[in-house]
Amino acid sequence: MKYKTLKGFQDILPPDILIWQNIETISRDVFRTYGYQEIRLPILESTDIFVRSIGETSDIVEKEMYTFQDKGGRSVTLRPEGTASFVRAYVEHHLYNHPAPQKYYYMGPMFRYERPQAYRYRQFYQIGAEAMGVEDPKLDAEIISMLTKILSGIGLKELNFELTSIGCKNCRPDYRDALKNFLRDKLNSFCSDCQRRYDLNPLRILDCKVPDCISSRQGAPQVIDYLCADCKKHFDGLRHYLDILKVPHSITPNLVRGLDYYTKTAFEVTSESLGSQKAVAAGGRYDGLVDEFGGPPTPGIGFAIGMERIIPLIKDSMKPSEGPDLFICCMGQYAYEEALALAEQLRARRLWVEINYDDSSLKSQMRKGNRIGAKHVIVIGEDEVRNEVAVIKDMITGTETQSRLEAQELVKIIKAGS
RNA sequence: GUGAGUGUAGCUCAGCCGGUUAGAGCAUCUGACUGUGGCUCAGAGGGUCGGGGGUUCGAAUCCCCUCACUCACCCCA
Repeated sequence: MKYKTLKGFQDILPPDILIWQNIETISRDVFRTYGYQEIRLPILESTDIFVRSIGETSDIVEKEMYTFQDKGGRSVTLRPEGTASFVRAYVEHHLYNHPAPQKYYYMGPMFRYERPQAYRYRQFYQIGAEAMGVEDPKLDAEIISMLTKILSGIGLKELNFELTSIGCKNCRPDYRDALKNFLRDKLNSFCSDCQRRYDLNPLRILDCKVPDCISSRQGAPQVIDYLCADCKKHFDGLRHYLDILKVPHSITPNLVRGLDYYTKTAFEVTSESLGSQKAVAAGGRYDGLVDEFGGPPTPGIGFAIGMERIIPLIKDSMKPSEGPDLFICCMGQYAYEEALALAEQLRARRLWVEINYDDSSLKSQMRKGNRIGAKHVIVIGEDEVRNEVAVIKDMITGTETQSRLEAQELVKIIKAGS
C-alpha cells in the first residue's frame, strides 16, 4: 500500500462516525442546560502559548509537541490540549468583561507526538469545558456534576471518580519540601524512574506503580494535610456540595496532573475496563492562568473528555444501524426517468431515497436493496409508468402495498411502515 | 526514547520440519429464479505471502536487515 495515515493518526469512517455524532449531540444537549456555549479555537497556535501555560519542564512541552517553523519563521505548535488556547482567546477577546461565570465548551482534535498504544493516538479528540470568573467551590461542584451527567448520558457505567486538591502557589511548595524531606534518606529503595523524578517532579513518585516504590512511600505526607486555610476551605466546600449534588467520588490524594497550571481542585475519571490508558476524562482548576496570559486575575476551572477513551466503552451498546427509507428498482429507460424525478420529490420530503443506477436484473436490484438495509423497495417498470401505479414492498415485514406513483401517497405509506 | 509481540485476499485466519498453478470462512458481484430481497446451491473477481537481501535445483516456509502495526514502559484524554 502506497499511502496510509501517519503513525498514531486514524480515519474515522461510517458506521463508527455515527457513534461520534451521537456522543457530540448528547454532550451539546447537556452543555446547553448548564449554559455552556460552543467556542471554536484554532488548531495551530504560537508555541510559547503552550510553553508558558503547560510548563517548560512538563513532558508535553519537553518531548510531545508538534512544533515547527511556519514560512514566516515563527515557531508554531499544533495544540496538545485545549485550555491554553482557550485562555488565550479569553484574554484576547476581553471575555472577562462579560458577567461571570463565562462558560464555554469545545470539541476537536489535539496533537501529541507520543508513541501510540491502546486508546492513545497522536491526533486525538477531546470534548472540553471551561468556566471562568468564579472562585467558589459551588462552580467546581456544578461543572463536575455536569461532567458526570455527560458521561452517564452517553451510557458509561462503572467509572471511578477521583478527586483531590493540589493546593495553590502558596501551599504547594511547602508540601513539596515536606515530601522531599520524607523521601530523601530512602531514595535508593526507589526505582530509577522515581530517583529521576525526585528532582524533576517529586509528586509523581506517589503515582509510581512499581511495588517496591509503593511500599517505600508508605507514610509519606499527603497534599491534603498541607493545604493552606484558603485551599482547605475550598476543598471542604467542594466535597460538601458534591455530596449535596449526589456525585459519587473518592479522594485520591496522590492524583497527579501533568500540567503545571492546575491549582486546588484536580480530578480524573477512570475506567478499569480500558487497559493501561484508563483516564477517560480529567480536569481541574487553574486560578492563575488568565493572569499569566496578561489578563486580570481570574479564576477558572475546566475538564476534557477523551473521545477515543470513551468510544470503546460504549461501542457495543451504541450500535447504530441505518438504511435508506426507500430503494427504487427500475426496469427500462422510461422507468429510470420516472424514478429520478420521483426520488427528488421524496427527498424534498426528507426521505432518504436511493435508486438503482445500472440495468441489472430485478433480482439483483432487490438483493441490493436488501443489502443496503432499505426499509422499503418499489419497482418501477413500463406498466407502472403507464398506469401510474406501483407496488411498494416493506422489506421488514415483506408486505406489499399498492400506491399511485406519486410522492405524497408514497410518503404516507413509507412513514406508516416505519 | 526503551522493551516485547505480530505482518498471507476487503475482514478473520489456516498453510510454515523448504517441493507442482497459495487455501478456508465471511464480505463483494453474478447465476439457478427472463419482473421481487433474506435461505440454499453453483460460479466469478480479488494476493508483489509487508519490503530488500541471503542460503538452495527450488523459499509464504530457513537466515540477516529493514519497514509497518500492536501492546507495554515513560507520560497522558
